[in-house]
Amino acid sequence: MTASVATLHTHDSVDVKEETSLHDETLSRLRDHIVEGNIPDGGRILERELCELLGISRTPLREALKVLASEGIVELLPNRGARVRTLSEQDLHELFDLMGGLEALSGRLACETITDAEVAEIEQLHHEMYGFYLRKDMHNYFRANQAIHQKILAASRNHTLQSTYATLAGRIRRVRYSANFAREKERWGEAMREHELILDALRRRAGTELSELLFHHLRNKRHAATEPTQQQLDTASSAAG
Amino acid sequence: MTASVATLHTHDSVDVKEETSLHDETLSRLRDHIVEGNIPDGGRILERELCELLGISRTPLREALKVLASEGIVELLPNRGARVRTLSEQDLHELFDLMGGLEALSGRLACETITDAEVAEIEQLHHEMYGFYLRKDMHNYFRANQAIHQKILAASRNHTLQSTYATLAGRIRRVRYSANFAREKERWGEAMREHELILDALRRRAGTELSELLFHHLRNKRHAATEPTQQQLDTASSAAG
DNA sequence: AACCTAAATTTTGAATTCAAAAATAACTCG
DNA sequence: CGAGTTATTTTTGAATTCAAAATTTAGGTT
Repeated sequence: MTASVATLHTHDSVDVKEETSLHDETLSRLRDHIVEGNIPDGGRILERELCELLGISRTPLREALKVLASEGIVELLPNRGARVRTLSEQDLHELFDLMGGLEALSGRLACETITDAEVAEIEQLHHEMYGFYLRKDMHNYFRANQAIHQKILAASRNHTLQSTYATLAGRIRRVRYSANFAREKERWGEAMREHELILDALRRRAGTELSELLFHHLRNKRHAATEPTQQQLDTASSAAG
Repeated sequence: MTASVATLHTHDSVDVKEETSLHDETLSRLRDHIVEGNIPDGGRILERELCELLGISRTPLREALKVLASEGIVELLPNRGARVRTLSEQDLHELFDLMGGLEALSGRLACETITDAEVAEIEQLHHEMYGFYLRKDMHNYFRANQAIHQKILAASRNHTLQSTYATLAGRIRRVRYSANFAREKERWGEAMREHELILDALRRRAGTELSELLFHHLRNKRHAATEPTQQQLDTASSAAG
C-alpha cells in the first residue's frame, strides 16, 4: 500500500526530520510487526504493551488498528479489543482465487503495453529461476518467481490493481512460508512448465491466453497449498485409528 | 465492506440498544455521507463541523477518516486534514479495469457452482431488463443491470471478492451517475447484445468464455464513461478556437 | 476442594486537553 | 493603496483523562 513505502527508522533515531505522520509510521510498523509473525495467530493485542513497544500513546495505535482491521489483518471484538485474524481454510481458498483473478488481469493488461525491454527483463528472471530449479534452491527459486509476478503486475500500469494486490498479499503473508507451502516442492516441475507457457504468451502479447494461464497457475498453487499433504493425511488417519 | 452491513439508525433514536461501536457507526455514516455527494469533490473536511453533524467527539471521527483514506475515499494531507478524494481520469480508468477483472473472475467462479435456480433468477432479471430497454426506462434498466452483476458476484461464493469489489465500487459511486454516464445510453443496443451473450455463457457454465465477455463488457463501459461525448468535444473546441 | 459471589484491577472506548502547525486577521511601512 | 510582516484565531495531531466493560483476584458457603 501507499503507506508501506514510508521511510522507516528505529525509534531511537528521532533527530532526523520527520516527514510522515505518527499514524502512518505506526500503521506500517504495526503491520510489519504482525505480518512478520511476532504475534501468534489469533493472539490478543494488548494496546498498552504495543504502545510501549512502539513508544507511542494509544491514540495513533488505535487508529492503526482500525485500518488494519479494514485490511483484514486484525479483527476487532467489541469491548475486548483486537486480535490478529486467523484465516480459515475458506479464507485462504478465497484469497488464492482472488489473487489469481488479479494476476490474470495483470497479465492481460500487461500485454497491452509491455515493452520489449520489460519482456527481456522477465525472460532474464525466468532463466535465473530455471537455474535455481535445477539446483533445487527453493529459497531463490521462490524469490525469482515472486519477482516475475511482480514485474508483470508493474507492467499492467494499473496502480490501483497493484495496491489492491499488495493489501491482499499482506493478509496471506503470515501463512505464505508455512508448512503447507512445503508442498509446492512436489509441483516444481509442473510449475516450471506453466511458467514456460506464461513467458511464451507474454512474448506473443497474447493477453487472453496469458490471463487464462495465470489464473490456472494460481489455482494449482492453491491446491498445493490448501490440500493436505500425504504425510498430513497419514498422521491424521493414524491418530484417528 | 464488512462494516457496511451494520444497522444504521438516525442520531435521535438512541434509546434502542447499541450493538455496534461508535467507530463502526461513524465509519458507515461518514462513508455514506461522502459517497452520496454531500461534500464537494476535493472539498475540505472540517473535523469540528462533521463532529457536530454526527454528534460525536473527534476521536471516532478521526479513526473513521483514517479508514476511509485506506479505502481511497478521502485523502489525508499532513497537518492540513482530510479532503474527499478527486478521481483523476487515470484513476477512473484503473478502477474500471480492476472492477472488470473482478467481474470476469466472479463469472468464472460462478460457473463452477451456480445452481439452475440462480441462473433462472438471472434469466428473469435479464428479461425485465430487456423490457426496460424497450421502454427506454434508463433508471430501471440500470437497476436491473446492477442486480444481474450482483447476482453473478454472489454466485462466485467468494466473500473476499465480494467485499473487495464493494470497496472499489464505493470509490467510484460518487461519479457513477454523473454526466459521463449519460453516454451509456448511446451504447444501449450494444450492451443488451453483450448481455445476451453473457447469459448464454452462464447457462452453458462456460467459465472462461463468460470471464472474457464480462471483462470486455466493462471495457466498453469504461470507454463510454471515460471518453468525452461528442458534445463535450464540441464545447472544448469552441472554447479553444 | 469445588462452586458461586463480590471486590479490585485491568483493559477498552471515547471525550477532553494540550501543543504545534496552518489559516486568517491586523498592522506596519513604503 | 498594497505588499510584506507580525499577532490572533482556528485547526490539526497526539497525549491524557475518565467512564464503562471485561477480567482477574479474593472471599465466602456448602
